[in-house]
Amino acid sequence: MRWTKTFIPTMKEVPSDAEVPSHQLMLRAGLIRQLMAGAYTFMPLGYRVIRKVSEIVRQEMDRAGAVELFMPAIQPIELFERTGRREAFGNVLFNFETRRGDRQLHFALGPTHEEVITDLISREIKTYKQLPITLYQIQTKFRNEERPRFGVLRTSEFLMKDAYSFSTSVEQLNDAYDAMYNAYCRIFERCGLEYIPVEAESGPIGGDASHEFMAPADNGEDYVVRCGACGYAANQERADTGRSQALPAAVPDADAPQKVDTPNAGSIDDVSQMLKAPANIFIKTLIYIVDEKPVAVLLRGDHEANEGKIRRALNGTDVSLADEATIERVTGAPVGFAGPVGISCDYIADHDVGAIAAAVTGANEKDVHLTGVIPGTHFELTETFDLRNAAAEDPCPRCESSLEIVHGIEIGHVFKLGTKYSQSLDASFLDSEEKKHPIIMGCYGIGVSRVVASIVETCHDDGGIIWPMSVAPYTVELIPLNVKDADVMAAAEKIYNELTAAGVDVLMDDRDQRPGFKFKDADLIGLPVRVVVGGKGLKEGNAEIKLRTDSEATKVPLESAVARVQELIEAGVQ
RNA sequence: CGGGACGUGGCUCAGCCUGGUAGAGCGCUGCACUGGGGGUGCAGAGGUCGCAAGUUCAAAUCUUGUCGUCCCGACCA
Repeated sequence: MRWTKTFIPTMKEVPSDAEVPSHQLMLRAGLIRQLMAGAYTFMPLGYRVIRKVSEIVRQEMDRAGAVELFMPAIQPIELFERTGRREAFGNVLFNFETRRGDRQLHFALGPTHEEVITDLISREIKTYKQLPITLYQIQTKFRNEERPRFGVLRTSEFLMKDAYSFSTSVEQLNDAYDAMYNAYCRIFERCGLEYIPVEAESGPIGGDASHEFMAPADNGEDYVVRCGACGYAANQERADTGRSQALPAAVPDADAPQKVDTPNAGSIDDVSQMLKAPANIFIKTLIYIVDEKPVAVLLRGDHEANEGKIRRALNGTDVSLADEATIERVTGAPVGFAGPVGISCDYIADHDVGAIAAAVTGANEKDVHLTGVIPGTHFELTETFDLRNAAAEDPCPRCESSLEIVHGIEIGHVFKLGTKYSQSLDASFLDSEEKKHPIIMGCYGIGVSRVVASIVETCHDDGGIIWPMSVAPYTVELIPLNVKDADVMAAAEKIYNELTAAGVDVLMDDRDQRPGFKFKDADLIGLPVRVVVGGKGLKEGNAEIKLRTDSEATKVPLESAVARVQELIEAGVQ
């Protein structure tokens, strides 16, 4: 391809709307343009990357035994009503009514395709002899994100590969899951993307039922907890902390807690400043409603509650923060002054609460806190739980080392669904004894457009993008330095034709621009191999070849330039 | 949905506080020079200052509303 014949609008300046590197660089390199918040056009160069990544995904899905199909993005709302997800998705589900003749129809734009594919399978699969099977598609998904952001990283319309496995047994499901898991590793590897598979929230099946694939990146929205020593990794929601229960012994002759006035200081920060006491000797008391009953959750002041862990500790199903009225009712004070001493509802405490020697807590009285509160002495403490998000330096649950926290972008997710959808949509099979069972499902997603953004997010330098060979929009950028020089152009055309004939994706920058201008653009769009043909080199019979990652170009005789480029490509692709 | 910021030519921004002729750099068009890391000169094109009301003799500038975009938070099977 010649630059002047395609459409690559690069820009020198950083658009003021773009904050994160991937967004800035994708705009600057002419990969994308914004239509509105959360919706982007993939320009020719960007779309080539989408296609390269999609092709890798296809190859690995096919290799893993999955079969491609293509389902409608537009779907009847009834399907979501049958699975209860119309409500679960809420506003995230794009849906609209429209008239067809005298009928009023209600559609949704698919945020994912469990419903559609399970409906399909329920009609077509009858017997265990047709199973197992794994189907996949690459489709645009629609989610009405409350807040689209970070360019293509979080949009309301995005390209996703979604696969669904259908099995007759948990063993079959596990095989399908493992096949997908391994395929994902190969995909991200081939895309040149660093990734961490992490344990994620487990579903109805329990155990190792879900993994997220995270690309470590400073601007990632998710937190990954991992252990450098043993390789344990989990998302922050899920991560266990390796702490054990340490119950304090009651202190026999302890002084009673001291009341201190803390006017208008309802937050840990406020009180901490007022009393000049560090947050980690506070007992944070959060009032939750668990299955309609108020429960106080006690945490160390500098820790964050984890609702999933609270739910599990209490064996509840529904957990949410209490409203102000409830808080006032159980504590007898406005929000901000709750504490375990004398509280009128049940409470549970995190492991670390028991280790505070003399704590500061709310006094359940307006504008008053207590100091010198001794856990187990001034309030009862017979058992503690893991109720909070893991933090850096927490002990690893698997080994003797400690945990670290890194930011990550979720690029893939594999999930053992079980029979949730097959039951609600009546997808079942007959076994060899003619007994009917719901099909056991798994689902497996990769955000293709998000993978592209993640690559840019992690592979760049000050000059621009650094594409891995496997996903680069073109492999070689060929730069004739002076397009008005017939000799230069002739030499460049020769290389261009030979590389193209050899099946190499070449982009020739045939614009009549100064060399510096073209070099800057070359760095920006970040093609892996750069070949320069200029007047000076030409006199010596040389072209210059440079990898995007090299700092200096190498002179190569014109006649061996093509062969050299092919060597570099072979070495780069592996 | 809560909090904050910003809307001025294609892009980056100044002007706004203190109301009175709409500006710069880059980009774009033409010509000339130049030609190895975003050139130089000359001559041009291009803006109802997001939109709407209001205050005023007069609004890019002040007021109110509204729309849009971005950031933080909440949310994200």
